[in-house]
Amino acid sequence: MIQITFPDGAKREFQAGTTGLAVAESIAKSLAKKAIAVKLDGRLSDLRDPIVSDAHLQFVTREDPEALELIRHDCAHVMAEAVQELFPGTQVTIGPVIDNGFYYDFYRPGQPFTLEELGQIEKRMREIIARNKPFTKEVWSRDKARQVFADKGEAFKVELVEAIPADQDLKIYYQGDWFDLCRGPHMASTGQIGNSFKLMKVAGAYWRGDSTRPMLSRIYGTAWTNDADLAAYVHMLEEAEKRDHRKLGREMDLFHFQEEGPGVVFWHAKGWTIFQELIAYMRRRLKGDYMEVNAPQVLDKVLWETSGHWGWYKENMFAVQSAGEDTEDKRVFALKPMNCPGHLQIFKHGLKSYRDLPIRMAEFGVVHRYEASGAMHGLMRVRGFTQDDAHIFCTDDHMAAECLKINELILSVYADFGFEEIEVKLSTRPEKRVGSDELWDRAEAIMMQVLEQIAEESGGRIKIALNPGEGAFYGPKFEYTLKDAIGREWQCGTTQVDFNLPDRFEAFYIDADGSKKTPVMIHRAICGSMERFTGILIENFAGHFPLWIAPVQVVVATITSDADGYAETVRRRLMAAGIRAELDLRNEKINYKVREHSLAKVPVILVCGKREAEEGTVAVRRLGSNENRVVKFDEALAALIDEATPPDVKRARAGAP
RNA sequence: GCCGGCAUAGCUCAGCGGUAGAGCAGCGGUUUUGUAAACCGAAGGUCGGGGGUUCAAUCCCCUCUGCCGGCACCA
Repeated sequence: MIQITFPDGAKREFQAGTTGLAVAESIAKSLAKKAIAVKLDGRLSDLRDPIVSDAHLQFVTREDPEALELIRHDCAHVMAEAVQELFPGTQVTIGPVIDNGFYYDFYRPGQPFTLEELGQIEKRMREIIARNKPFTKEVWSRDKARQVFADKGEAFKVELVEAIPADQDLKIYYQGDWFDLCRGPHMASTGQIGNSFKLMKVAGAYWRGDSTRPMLSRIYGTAWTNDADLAAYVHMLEEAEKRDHRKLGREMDLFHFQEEGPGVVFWHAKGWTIFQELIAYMRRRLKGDYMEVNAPQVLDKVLWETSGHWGWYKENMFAVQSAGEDTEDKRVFALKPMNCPGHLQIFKHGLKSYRDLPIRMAEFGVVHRYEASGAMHGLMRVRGFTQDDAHIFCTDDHMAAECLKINELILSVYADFGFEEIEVKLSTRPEKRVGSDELWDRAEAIMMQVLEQIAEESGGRIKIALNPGEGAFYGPKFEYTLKDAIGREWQCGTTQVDFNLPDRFEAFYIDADGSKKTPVMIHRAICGSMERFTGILIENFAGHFPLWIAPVQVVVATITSDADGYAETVRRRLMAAGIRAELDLRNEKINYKVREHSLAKVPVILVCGKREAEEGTVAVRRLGSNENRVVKFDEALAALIDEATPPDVKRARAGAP
């Protein structure tokens, strides 16, 4: 006999080898029907797993948070069965649960799934769910599994079987006649999946994520506990689509792309205003601590050979040469993909003393990287972009303090844009790397320490994590990820310690004892790509920028031409106060003007009619509100000036650090 | 780069093997208007580029380019 302890503390004896299902039945028929899995000592298990020893047992129902993963996982299996029923000869591979849903990768050479087929598959899935066959588990030997899958022509499954460590059981889950190799757990039967799912899209994906291996057809689906959750998710997707920066960029006349310049941005006046406002903000934040420099755009490729980039990243670099056929100068230059070699040249120019360190060298440099054609994505991934880049030349002893100083700046910048939820990840040595293991050991040890300190000082507000093997080829790095208004995560900032480049370029400083020492170099970016950061802000604010960033802050709109003169005065005074204001004197109804400027996401409309002109007032209408407040213009002006003041300037005026 | 899809007016989109359509925007006029679309009119296109099939191609086929959704990549 074994003893089962229930969540309420009650204990009961059962025959060893009983199952969760049997226990449920012994309590109530309805419970047995409702239960989809059990948690044994906190571990999620199948309802039909034998329970062999004393355990704490908790039944999981569809309403529990743990259920969602099971629903999605089971959904993936059902989808695979549906696909194999409908399209015999299609091989199955893997089908994991992902955020908001699941996918399954199929091998169906030369015949990708069409949208119509997606509908058929979904229909068949609902039939399979209606059949409500139980999920049952068998444990097979490696040989049997290999044999069965090989006989079925499931080559990919055979490969998976072979990849499973020898000490692990091979579990096979049946749902009726159909079965799949799977780690589990699963629910009791297909009927428990419910019908709140939807197949979303088809896409290609490499087998085992390896671009040298076959391309599979992946079908993505989403699945939820109930229809309301499904509808909410679909609604969220629609909302995300509405704030797509590519769409808003067009609608708000911020920027465009065109065929002749794949991956390079044509910034229009309004977009450029935002961009410049961001750079001006960053410049203010660097003042006092950093020196700003500017290194050349085009440099001889030997510099990139020295840095190692020509070796590692040649295929991602733009080479530049004289275009003249008869030009004698055949030198090959490179469009800079990074600023570091340039900054090293500036560092090396003239002797540096240990007293000069740390030197913090910043540049809003434009870099070009030849991104794969399929990688480009609006402003988020481009071939030419501006980095808010800096390199800190310092000693070993400075390193930890500099990393922490950067950390402070990054967090404070993010907070100014309203990003409070930050995650910092430490990426450690990749396979493809330069530098001795000793150097890596030292760098990683220091950064590990810094990481812990970051977490500590934030009082748990900053999440930390490790990204093994994801470091740059020249050193480990911190990656800063922020969360936007609709919960999406964006990796923006980075701090990378580099023991390698200064050495390669033979940079040195004169130490206190008169000897030459190689400085440590720290690469850091806060926004990362300013283009991308602008895109993130567009999506985060859905185009409704805070006043200090908005390209057009105020439109002064008249109701009748009687107010034209007054409106012009209002606009002139706004401009004189540094407010970006436009004037709308067109012969249109006020309804029309309000609608148009609201669609253009202008934060403030100051409406001037005959009455306002006579009284020296303005009717203030804020974006997103259909109220209007009539106030004295002087009052409105003072409030607008205050609101349009960037947060860092406000802090400085208040005397805050 | 790989798999799939898409490319028609400034924008959003319809259309079809037989001389290309709408709404909005823009332009001209009327309207002086009180907080999310006043009315009338004229105009606007090498149907992404190149090649092929056909009596005839925006439509079918091939190819290139770009974009979209993923994958791979992201110093």
